[in-house]
Amino acid sequence: MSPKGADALARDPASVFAALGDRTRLRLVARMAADEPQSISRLTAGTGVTRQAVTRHLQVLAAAGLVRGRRRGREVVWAIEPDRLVEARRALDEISAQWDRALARLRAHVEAE
Amino acid sequence: MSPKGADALARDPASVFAALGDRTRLRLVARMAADEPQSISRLTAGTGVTRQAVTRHLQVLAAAGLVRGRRRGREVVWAIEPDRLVEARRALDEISAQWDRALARLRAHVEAE
DNA sequence: TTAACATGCAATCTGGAGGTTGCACGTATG
DNA sequence: CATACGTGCAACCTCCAGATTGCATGTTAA
Repeated sequence: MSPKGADALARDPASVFAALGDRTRLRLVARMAADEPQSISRLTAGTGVTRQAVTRHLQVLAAAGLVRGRRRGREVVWAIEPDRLVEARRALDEISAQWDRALARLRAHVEAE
Repeated sequence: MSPKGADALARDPASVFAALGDRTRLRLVARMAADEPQSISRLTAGTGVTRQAVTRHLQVLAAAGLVRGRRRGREVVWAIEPDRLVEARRALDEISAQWDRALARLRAHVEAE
């Protein structure tokens, strides 16, 4: 298909990385991945920021497709949605693979002279 | 010894993701991974932004330890530094693994009742 | 019903990210 | 040498991410 290596990443994983590119958000993701689904209030504890700030972070993560919140009575329970996490990992793999191929090409080129 | 971004991921994994969390930067990384090391001018072509903007992006990537530029005559040649990429991938793997474990725990808990 | 709890919504503030233009400086090349 | 090329540096602008406070709404428990 697309022989253009650089365009193999045409889909946009940047938004996922951007979502993970914040200390607080990354910690939130880690906590949601480690424990059971939790309410906003519980997730707020220990972050050092306001509940409203945590709410915004959760919305950013949700917009990136990384987490999902479900209403449960008077609270909203948030949990990981690992699909796009896999996508992000695949993007990194792709870049690494391209780099390996480029290295091999360079090596072959040098040895040919 | 090691450059500034050496343990950027160990201390602040978010900074690496933040560096990748920009369309232009991610495309730059992809191009550097796909082709030979390139000068700023060449990397600027096709980005739709100024050379100075590209320079800033490259500096952000370098601060995160993802790329490295070496002076070569009157130009500076930039290339991937794949170590941080591997570490970033490992971070995603860790989160996924934690999520799997949490899922298994939940399942076991449900089945126990 | 009433009170405490969990969340949502809105207005506001501030710092920095991303971009540009303009100019200066070293380096190759005619 | 003279000139074009590649880059660095600095000032400046705009916009939005991150955070806060205050109040409103819905839900559970006493």
